[in-house]
Amino acid sequence: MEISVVLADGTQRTVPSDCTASELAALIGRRLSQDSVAAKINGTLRDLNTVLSDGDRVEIVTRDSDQGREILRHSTAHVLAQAVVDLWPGTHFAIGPPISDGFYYDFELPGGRHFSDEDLERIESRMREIIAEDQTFVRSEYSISDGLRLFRDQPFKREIIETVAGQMSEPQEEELNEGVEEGEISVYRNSSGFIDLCRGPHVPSTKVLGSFKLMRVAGAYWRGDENRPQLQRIYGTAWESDKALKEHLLQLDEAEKRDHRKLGLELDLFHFPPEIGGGLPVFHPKGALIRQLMEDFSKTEHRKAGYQQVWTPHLAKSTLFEISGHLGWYKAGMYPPMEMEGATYYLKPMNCPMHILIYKSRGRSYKELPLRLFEFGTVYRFERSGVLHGLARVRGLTQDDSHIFCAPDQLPHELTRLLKFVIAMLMAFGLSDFEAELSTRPEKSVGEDYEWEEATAALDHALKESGINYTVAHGEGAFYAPKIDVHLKDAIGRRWQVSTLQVDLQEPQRFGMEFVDSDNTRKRPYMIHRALFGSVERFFAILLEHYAGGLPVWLSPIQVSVLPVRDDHDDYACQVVNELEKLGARVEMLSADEPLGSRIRKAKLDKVPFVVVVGDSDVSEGTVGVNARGSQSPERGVQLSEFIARISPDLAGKPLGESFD
RNA sequence: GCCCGGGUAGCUCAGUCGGUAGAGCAGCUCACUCGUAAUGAGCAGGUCAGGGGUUCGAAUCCCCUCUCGGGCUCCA
Repeated sequence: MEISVVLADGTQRTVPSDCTASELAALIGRRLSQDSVAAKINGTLRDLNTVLSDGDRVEIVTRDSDQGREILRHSTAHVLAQAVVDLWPGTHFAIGPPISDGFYYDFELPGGRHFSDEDLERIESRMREIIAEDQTFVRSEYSISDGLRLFRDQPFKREIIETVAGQMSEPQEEELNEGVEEGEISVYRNSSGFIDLCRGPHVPSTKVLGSFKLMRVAGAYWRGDENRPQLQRIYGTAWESDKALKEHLLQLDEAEKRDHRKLGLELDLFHFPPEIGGGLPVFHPKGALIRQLMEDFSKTEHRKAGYQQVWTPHLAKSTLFEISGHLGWYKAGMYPPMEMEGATYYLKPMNCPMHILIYKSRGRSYKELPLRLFEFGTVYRFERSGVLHGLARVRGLTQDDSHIFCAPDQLPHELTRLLKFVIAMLMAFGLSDFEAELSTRPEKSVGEDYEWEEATAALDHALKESGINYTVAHGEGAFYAPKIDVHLKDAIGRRWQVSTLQVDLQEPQRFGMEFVDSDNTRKRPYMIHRALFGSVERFFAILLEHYAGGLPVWLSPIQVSVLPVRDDHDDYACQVVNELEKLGARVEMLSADEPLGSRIRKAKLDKVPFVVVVGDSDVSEGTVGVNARGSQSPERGVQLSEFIARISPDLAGKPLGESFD
């Protein structure tokens, strides 16, 4: 008997009737067979030993595909659990899914024990033994009740089975659904006898695995709920080959070198004095200069784009935040109150209520709309100590915050214009790889359905008009507003969330905002919240990491270092410095009290864009030696005028050059 | 906040069995005046995060606190 199956490329293939996916792979080719880890049969991932049926559409999943890597990682997690249970009998094991770049597994060790870093080495060795033993993964299925019996000593597994069995009618989250479906559970058994609840598929045998490394141990709450037990999580990374693993580890090293906290220290930009408190940075002269350059550029462009800059204080009476609703919705995120002269004051967690008061300071006409208020507003948020992370997550931050008040019919156009402005500004900072996310109404929210629909539609329209790629995150909006989040990919492919645009449905109402329309009726304006950089601190961190500290010339604290070869070149060096300063360049001179090589090294470590060396021949010829950041070899004998012409265009940020209307 | 791991000179780190603190870089002084990523010598620099305990004796062992890092949760 023979059957016919359809391959991934659409061709038909006749195979023996008891042919497995694995045998099919072998029939197609040796290489494919070697690289296969699972099969996709009629769109569903299955084990390689699945017997094929007539008419099946079969795709062999290889180890170097995204799905293949997921399976490798998942199976490696399984081996991790096996190793831990071997080493600590009586361990309860919970879940062990693949994640990006790797996998984890959550455990509860007997006697409330915790893993230490040394344990990771022992576990890893045991895993390598299991892998060397070439243990097979064999799937079998049980009824719910048999499953509960099988895992009678594993409370987390039982809970997964029970929860999912109890809610079988409703569609489940993938993760919670592991190994449980349609009144049955599936388990995988190794040849050593280790059993794990798992939906699969798995690789056929542990020998397929091996390019992995355990990375770290961490605490993680069971099912992500901080009211439930905290388990011991082990993270690992796993790849299709040792080469891919090595590349990944190199990438991690690269990311470490770019860590903005490290660069901040090395380049003398900022630090976090413990005396001030966690999450509260101080900016040193060079760091403050960079901030100022960023802010100045942004302010100029905002003015040109029709924004009006405002200024508001850092504190306000509780009344303001009662009206705005922050004390109702967000109190846990605010700093505790201060009592003064019978009133209660809070540090502001957001600038919007104050901007609204500026709007409300007098009657507003439709002729003034859209009214775009803009501020570098410093806000304070009580972030839990464990979440602080350098400049990327702080307790005191400066938002490049804008609130745009417009008439309802202006909303779609205003949002489109805004999104274009946001993208143009980010591009001016040398970022170009964006994606957006449209977050819709969450369960816990306020407002009328039609308002949410209108606002969400306007955001959707703006996304389409701007041409940016986007996805919809259902139910991820703020309680008061749907929003667009702009994410960017940095130079080494990491995603960062930056800008956020929200249509506020609540505050205009809470504050009773109005404008007089052309027909002399009073109407409620729409309000858009927007932070473009997100926060200046976080954006600063992103830029540092994106550029690995080598900021664009216009943002570099020192743009040119001038190095006379000997003392008697000082006069000429000063002339060069003067010429460059006339252009507005930020220049420093490193005189010859140290060897030239040493001074060059210093300037290079400071990531100065242009190191200019002047010696005998330069004095007589009116030239400079240019050692540009990133170039392989220095350039001798460049005419000063030519050097000036070359660098002039890059000394200041490039205007956005669009009108946005 | 919770779990794990750290905290020794401004920075990066060493410090044996518990015996009283060390290097490189940076800093300062002097000498060197040099053509593209480290000139040499000397000097100075520490309440070993803080507090408590064990001990004849603690950077080292124990407890508590603070703080930093990695995660979890959180991010209106």
